[in-house]
Amino acid sequence: MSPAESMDLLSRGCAEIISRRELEKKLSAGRPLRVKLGVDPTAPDIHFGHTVSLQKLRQFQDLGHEGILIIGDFTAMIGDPSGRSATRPQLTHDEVLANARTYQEQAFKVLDKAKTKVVFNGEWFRDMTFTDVIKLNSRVTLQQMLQREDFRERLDKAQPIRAHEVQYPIMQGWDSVMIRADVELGGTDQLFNIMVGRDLQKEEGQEPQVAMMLPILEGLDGTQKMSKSLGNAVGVNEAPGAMFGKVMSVSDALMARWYVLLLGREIAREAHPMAAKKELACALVERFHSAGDAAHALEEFEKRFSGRDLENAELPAFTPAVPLIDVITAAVEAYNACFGQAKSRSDVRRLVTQGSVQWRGEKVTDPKAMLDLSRPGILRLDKTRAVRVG
RNA sequence: GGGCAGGUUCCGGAGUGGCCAAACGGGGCAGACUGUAAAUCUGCUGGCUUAUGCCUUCAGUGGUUCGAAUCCACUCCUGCCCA
Repeated sequence: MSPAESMDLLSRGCAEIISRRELEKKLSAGRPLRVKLGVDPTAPDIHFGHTVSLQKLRQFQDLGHEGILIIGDFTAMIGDPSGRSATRPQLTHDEVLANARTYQEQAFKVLDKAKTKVVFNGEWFRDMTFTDVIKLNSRVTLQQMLQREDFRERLDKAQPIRAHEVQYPIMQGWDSVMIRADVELGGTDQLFNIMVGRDLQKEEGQEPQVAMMLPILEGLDGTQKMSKSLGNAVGVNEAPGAMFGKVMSVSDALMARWYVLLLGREIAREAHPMAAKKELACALVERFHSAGDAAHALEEFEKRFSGRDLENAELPAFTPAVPLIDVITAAVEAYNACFGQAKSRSDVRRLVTQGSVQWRGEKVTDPKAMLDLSRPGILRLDKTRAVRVG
């Protein structure tokens, strides 16, 4: 592939590249570029949002470049302040390392393992002395660090900014120096951090990295950035059925975004939104599981939701402790046993009185109703959860 | 170190002695309607064997009071200004 063609492919889907000229120059040098992507294992799972940049890194790999996946075991302990209105809770190094393990595993669902170098940034931060830290800090000014929007906002709102948070961009920037990155990938909210990397590289006499910013993927709610802590994420490790269902529940507007950011293409103009959404869901389940899983998930979905046929759908089996119990106890046990959810009885009572719970196809709205669970049947709990008894 | 303003349920934020499990908004959940979409409408949103009932909660501890989120004392935490 010619440099111009590579350029065309690689810049597709990017929100911003700083700068295109530099990237063209690097590409035409003909050597494999060192492409950096940093991830902070603050949670054990990777979600769709992460895959946008992972996918871009994969493109680089497919063109013969080297992917350097930085596991921010040290930076994760600080927590990236980007887009944050509050200090993140601090994780211990052990927690971070545990997360890092599953992170890598999941990242390789997208990346080419053979062309990926995994580096922990603790490798260089761990051994730094306080003198080194001071020296590093003296290269930037507080004003520069505070310029960034998230900090300024907190300043305006009189919310605390802890001194260690200011270290974050400096550390991320130093990562770029240590691995001599040619390109750094990240979401648009990473602009500031990535630019600090360029500055530090220049000071160290390195050719500055190209910053490639990818759009931020909105989560299930359709407005906020996908993030596990906001509860609007779809994890790459989720079961095919759950993944499929979550994708189906997004709004049409969000579906269009996901098409572009996750599949890299537009929705077919003539497609019915429902059909388009099923296609999206299939494509994603196939990517993170398999074509067979995707077909199966689609079939189950149609059976269960379009056909409203709970009878023949795949449901977790539930064996009650006692065959004859009241609805509330039954539902609480089912939530707990089949979905690992500890619902309070009050919570379940609400579901019952509001008409969400059904036994053998009948709504049970009386919280005192007794169910004879010695008979086989389906106990529906809420919109997406139901269990099979007997 | 000094002065001032604050710390309320998931979030924002009202409440300044009983009518407070605590207004209102957001978010979330459920029902109706649907395409498990959006929009809309309705309801719910601390816990408990649902109870004009009890229990836990308004930063913490201790007090005053028949009664405290509300008053007092001390402590912890945050911001702003001054040094």
